[in-house]
Amino acid sequence: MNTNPQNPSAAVTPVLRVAVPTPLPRLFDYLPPTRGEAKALPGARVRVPFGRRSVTGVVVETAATSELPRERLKPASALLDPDGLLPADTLELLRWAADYYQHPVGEVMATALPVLLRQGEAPEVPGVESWSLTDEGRATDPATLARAPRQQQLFALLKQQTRGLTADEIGAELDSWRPAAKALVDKGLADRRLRDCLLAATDSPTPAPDLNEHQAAAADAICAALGGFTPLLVEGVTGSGKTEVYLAAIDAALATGQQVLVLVPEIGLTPQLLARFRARFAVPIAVMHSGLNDRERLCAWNMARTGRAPIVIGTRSAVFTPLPRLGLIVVDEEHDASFKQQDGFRYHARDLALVRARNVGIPVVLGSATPSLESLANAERGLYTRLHLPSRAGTARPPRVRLLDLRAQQLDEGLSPALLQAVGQTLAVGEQVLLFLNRRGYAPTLLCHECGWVADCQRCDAHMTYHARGQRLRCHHCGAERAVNRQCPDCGSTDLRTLGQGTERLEAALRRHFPDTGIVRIDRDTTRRKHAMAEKLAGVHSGEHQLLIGTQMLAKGHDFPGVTLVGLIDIDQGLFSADFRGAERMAQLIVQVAGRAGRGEKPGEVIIQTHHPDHPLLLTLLEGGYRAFATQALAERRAAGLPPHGHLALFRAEAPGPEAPASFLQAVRDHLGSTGEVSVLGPIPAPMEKRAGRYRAQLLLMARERRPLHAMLRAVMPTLAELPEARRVRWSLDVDPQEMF
DNA sequence: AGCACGCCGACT
DNA sequence: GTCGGCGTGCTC
Repeated sequence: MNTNPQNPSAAVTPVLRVAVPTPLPRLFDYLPPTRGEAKALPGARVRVPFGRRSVTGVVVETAATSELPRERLKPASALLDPDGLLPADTLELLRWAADYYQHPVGEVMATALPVLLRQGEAPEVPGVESWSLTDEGRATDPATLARAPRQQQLFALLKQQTRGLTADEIGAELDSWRPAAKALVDKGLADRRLRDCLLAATDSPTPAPDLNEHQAAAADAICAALGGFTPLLVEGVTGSGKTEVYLAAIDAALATGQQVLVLVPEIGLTPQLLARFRARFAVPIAVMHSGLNDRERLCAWNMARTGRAPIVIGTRSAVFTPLPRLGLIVVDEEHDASFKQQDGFRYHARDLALVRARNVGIPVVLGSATPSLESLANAERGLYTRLHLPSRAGTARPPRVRLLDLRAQQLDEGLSPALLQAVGQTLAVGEQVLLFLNRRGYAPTLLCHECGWVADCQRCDAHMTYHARGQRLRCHHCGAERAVNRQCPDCGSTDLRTLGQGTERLEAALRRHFPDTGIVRIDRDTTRRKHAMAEKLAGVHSGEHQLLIGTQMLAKGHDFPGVTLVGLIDIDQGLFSADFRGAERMAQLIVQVAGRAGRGEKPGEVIIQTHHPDHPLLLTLLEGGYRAFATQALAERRAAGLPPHGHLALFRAEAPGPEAPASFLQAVRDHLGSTGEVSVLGPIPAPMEKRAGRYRAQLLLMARERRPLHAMLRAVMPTLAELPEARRVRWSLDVDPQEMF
C-alpha cells in the first residue's frame, strides 16, 4: 500500500530512521513525507503515525534500506523542521548517551527537547510574556498608589526595568503579585507584552578584578587550552575565588566569538551567581532552570541553538542544549550529586559534558573544593590538567577545625557543654554561628517507654519522624503523615518519648540557652514557602539572626561572611554509611560546611561533635585535609575494585509484593550469562526494602573494565523487556549508579 | 508507555 | 443482555 506507482525512484528514496517517544529501545523506519519537497535531515522533527497514534519524533539518520520490507514502512505525515533542528554534535551526544546508559533512544531525544517542541510546536517563539509600565504609568507618581502597597512595590520594580519583567523575574522579588499586576493593567499603568527571554546584558560591565598568582595561572591554563579538547580540574578551597577563574576563561572564549556553557548544581543557580555573571559580561545570558515555564524554556533553548545567547547557564539538563559555536564548558561544583539524574534516563551531566567537549574538541573545566574521586583519579592518571587554588582569596584565612569527643559527656539535646560555651562566646562578641544537623523534624523516633513500641511508617521500612509543630508524625521517605499518638497502640501507655535530635528540637534547645539571640532554622520544613529561603538568608546577612541552624541546604553555595563558628552537631551516622560512597559524601559535606566559617575578615572555627574521634576518616581529614582523605579513599576503592577503579551497573526492580522483583532480577541474572570479567551480585533486597508501599530489589554488576560490562549490557538489554517476569515489576538500569538504595 | 483486543464477573 | 476488569500483543 505504501509503494507509490507514480514514483519510479522509490527504490532510492531514503528511509528515515526516527527516534519515537516510547520506551522501546530502537529506532523506527519511515518513508519521507509524501507531500513537500524539503529533505528531512538528521536532527529534524517529523510527525509520524505510530500504532494508532500520531507522535513527534526526531530523525536520527537516513539510510538507503530498512530491515523491514519497504511496503511495511509508513510515510511520515509531516516534516516539522525543514531547516533542521538539532545540530550534528547534539545528536551525536544524545545517541552516545542512549547507548552508554542503555536507555531508549526516543526517550533520550525527548528529554533533550523542551516540552513545546516535543508537542510539535515551532522553535521560534515570538517572545515570553512580560509586564512593563505604559507611557501613562511612566508618567505617574508612585505616591498615587500609596494605599496599595503591593501595587506600589510592583510599580517600583517595573520602573527600574524598561524592557519588562517576566513572571519568574517578578516572582523572585515579590510574593502574590499577580492581583497587583492585574490592578496596574486595569488602571492602564502597566501592560503585558512579549520580550526576549535573555538576561539583559549590562551596559557597563564590571572590570575583572586582579587575580592572585594561582588564579591567574589557572585562568591562563584554561585560555591556552581553548580550541582543543582538554579537561581541566580546578581544585580550589572554599573562598579561593574559583568563580573569578571561570569568568576570566569565559571572557577569553567570548572574545573569540564562541559560546560558553556553564553547568551548576540545582541549588547553585542562585540570583547572586546570576547577578555576578550579568554584571561582568556585556552579552546577554540564557538561563535554564526548573522555574521556567514551557515558553520561557523553549525561548532560552532557541536563543542558545541559534547562537543568539553567547552564555548559557543551566542545571543538569542544559548539557544537551544545542550550541553552534560552543567553545568552552564549565561544570561548577562538579562533585555535586545533583548532576546525576536519579530517575528515568539516569545520565550524569558532568560525564556527558566531558563527552561533549571531546566530540566538539573544546576544553571542559571541572571545578570544586572537594572533587569527586572519579575526577581526582582521572587527574592522577594524567587525563585531566590539574589546577590548584590553594589559598583563600583576599585576607580570609582557613578555619581551625577541632573534634569534640562526645563520649561520656553530659549532653543537652545533643549539645555538649564545650560547644554551648563556644557558641555563647561567639555570640557574645557579636559574631554569627552556624550549627549543622542533617536531620529535620523534632526527633527521628517516637518510642513507648513502657513496651518499646516505635512509631513506624506503614508503607516504608522506616520510623516516622516526630514534628513538634502541629504534633504530627511524618515519614521522610514517602511523605505519609498522621497525628501523633496520645497512647501506645500496643500497651496503651501514655509514656511516649521522643528519641534523638532533629533541627526543630535543636532550635528549641538553643532558644532556651540563648533566649535573647536571633535564631533562624533553615531546612525543608521552614523554607517551603516561596521566598522563605531568601527572606531567612536576608535576615542572616542583615544581622537580624545571629544563630543559624540548618540541614545540608546550608552547606552549599551560600556565603555567610559574619559566621565565625560552625558546629557539626552529629556526623556519626554518616561515618558508617552502608553506601560505599558514604565516606566521600561525608568528607565533602564536612569540608563544604566547614568552608562556611570565616569567609569574611575574621578567622573561623569549626567544631565537629562525634562519638568516634578516632575514626580514620576524621583523623585523615583533619590532619591532611580533603586531599589526604581522597588519596586514602582512592586506595580503598582500588583494593575493592569499586569506582573509579571499577565500574558498576545496577538493575533495580520494584513491585507491590517482595516476590516479583526478586524473580525478575533472577531472570535477568540467568540471562546475563557469565564471564570472568563481570561479577554479578544479587538479587538482593534494596537497603530499605519497602518504600511507599512497594518492595524493591537490586542486582549489581561490577567489572574492572568498562568494555566487558557494557558489552554484557548491550547483549542482554533488548531481551529483558520480553521476559514474562518484566510485566510484573517496574524496573530500570542505572549505569554508574551514585546511590545504592 | 499507550492503546486495542479479548475473554470472564456483577449491574442498569 | 452489556460495562469493565486487567492479561497479552503491537508499535516502522
